[in-house]
Amino acid sequence: MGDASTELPVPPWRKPRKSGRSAAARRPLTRELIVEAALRVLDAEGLDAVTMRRVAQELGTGPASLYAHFANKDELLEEMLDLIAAEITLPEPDAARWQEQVKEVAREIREVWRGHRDIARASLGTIPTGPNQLRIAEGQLAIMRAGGVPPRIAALALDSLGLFIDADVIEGAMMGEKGATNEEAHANVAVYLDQVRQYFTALPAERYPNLVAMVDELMRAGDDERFEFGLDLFVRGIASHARGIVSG
Amino acid sequence: MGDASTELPVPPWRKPRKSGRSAAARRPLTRELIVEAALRVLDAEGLDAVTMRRVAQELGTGPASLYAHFANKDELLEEMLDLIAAEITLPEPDAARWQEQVKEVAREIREVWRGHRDIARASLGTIPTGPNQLRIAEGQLAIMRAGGVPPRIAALALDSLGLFIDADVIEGAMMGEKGATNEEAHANVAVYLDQVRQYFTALPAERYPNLVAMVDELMRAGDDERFEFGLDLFVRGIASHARGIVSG
DNA sequence: TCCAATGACGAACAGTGTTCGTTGACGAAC
DNA sequence: GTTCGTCAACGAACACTGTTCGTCATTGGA
Repeated sequence: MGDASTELPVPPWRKPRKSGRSAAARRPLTRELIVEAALRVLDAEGLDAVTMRRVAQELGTGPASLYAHFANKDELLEEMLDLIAAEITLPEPDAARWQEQVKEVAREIREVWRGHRDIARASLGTIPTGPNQLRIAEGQLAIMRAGGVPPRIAALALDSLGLFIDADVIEGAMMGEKGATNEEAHANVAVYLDQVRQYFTALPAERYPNLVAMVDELMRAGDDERFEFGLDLFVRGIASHARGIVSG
Repeated sequence: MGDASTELPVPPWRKPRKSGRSAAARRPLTRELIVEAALRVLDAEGLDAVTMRRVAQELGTGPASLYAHFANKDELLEEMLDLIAAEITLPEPDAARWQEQVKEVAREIREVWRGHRDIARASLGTIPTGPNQLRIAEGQLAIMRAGGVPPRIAALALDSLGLFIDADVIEGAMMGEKGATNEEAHANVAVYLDQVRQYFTALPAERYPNLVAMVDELMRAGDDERFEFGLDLFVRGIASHARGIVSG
């Protein structure tokens, strides 16, 4: 007689793998693959759709599989953010053009951020640690230092400017957060802003005279104009500090 | 014989109310009571702890009860935000002191926001609609208009300044988001910042020369100093626009 | 006195991040 | 060439989320 166990029938309650897929090694699932899948979900459906389950689904697996490569969702978000930051290009510091260069970089960051829905929500309030985020911070500092901005001012400006960019992109993304596609989002912005305009116009003028009188100006929010306005304020302020004109 | 149904035994599977509390009308549960309970949870445990279940628990009931008074959680958050905004006091516009007044209001908003954990997260990117938020916006506009700031500039400044304040408070709150109590939060900020400092110090200096050289300056983030710096930039920028000195 | 209306609420649904224990395939050792 | 240890992949589950549904008791009005 051979090995008895090989001749026994398989107990019926011992079910086979549900959708076997011919096993694990067929799909070697790396950090890179996961981040790319997450980015695909982000671009197509927005940050709220980037769930562990949705990303896993994109890879044809379950959420538990991702935890072999990332400690938690935050770690995945960090890596997504850094991969996106890789798209940002920096100019070679030119001392003569430093003010314009600070603006250029700010606009570049804003555009890249805006190209990936509401990813800025994952950036606000975090200290940059990824290689690409560090590269950008370094580049911004280099530009300002080349322009003669004192270290302390440059550090403060870097921080404040980052805050401002993130907040601007988040606000812009929030307006059209409903709707899976980008087209739907844009359409919803228009509808929503029109409702807000109506609401503000209907406000009691004796109680909110300035708000009512300035409805048109206030409704320009989300435009590029506000960003350029704030950006200009920052750069001119930094410049005045650079020249040693410090108030207070 | 009387009504038959009164004489029948109660079927055992018909369980009595779990914690009867002598029925509904004993606790008349208003919008105000709910918002106050939510605020208590916010202050004690942070915005993430403000769930419908947690707020309901605070009132000794279940989450479904809240939906008789609020359409959804966002509506509750809006009302929380406006109640908090009620704490903000505004100065009487004084044309001669408008620049200092703009700063005063900004500091006041910041302090009130910071007094309620990470409530600023619920403010960023939303258009103010509640009476108290409108009151503050109106007050800020009144101050700037009294100071001779043109309508368009005032509108842009209102928007950008709000963005900046919210972002600053959010960043400040994020550092210490772990830990239920405020003390724990503060302790964690120190630990976290120290880790970050170590990380930055260990960075390759040939690749990130400015970052490494400026670790000390960069680590001042979260301080009042950065806020005052950005605030000063804004106000001086607004002032220059008010005087008709417009660049670009 | 009865009845309609309404607020309170238990239970449930579909979704979330995360953990646990099992399984199966691979590379290294014998 | 076979065995074996390691570790990624994964099914299932846990505790949680916002929200909905249907039912119940209480109350104000007729």
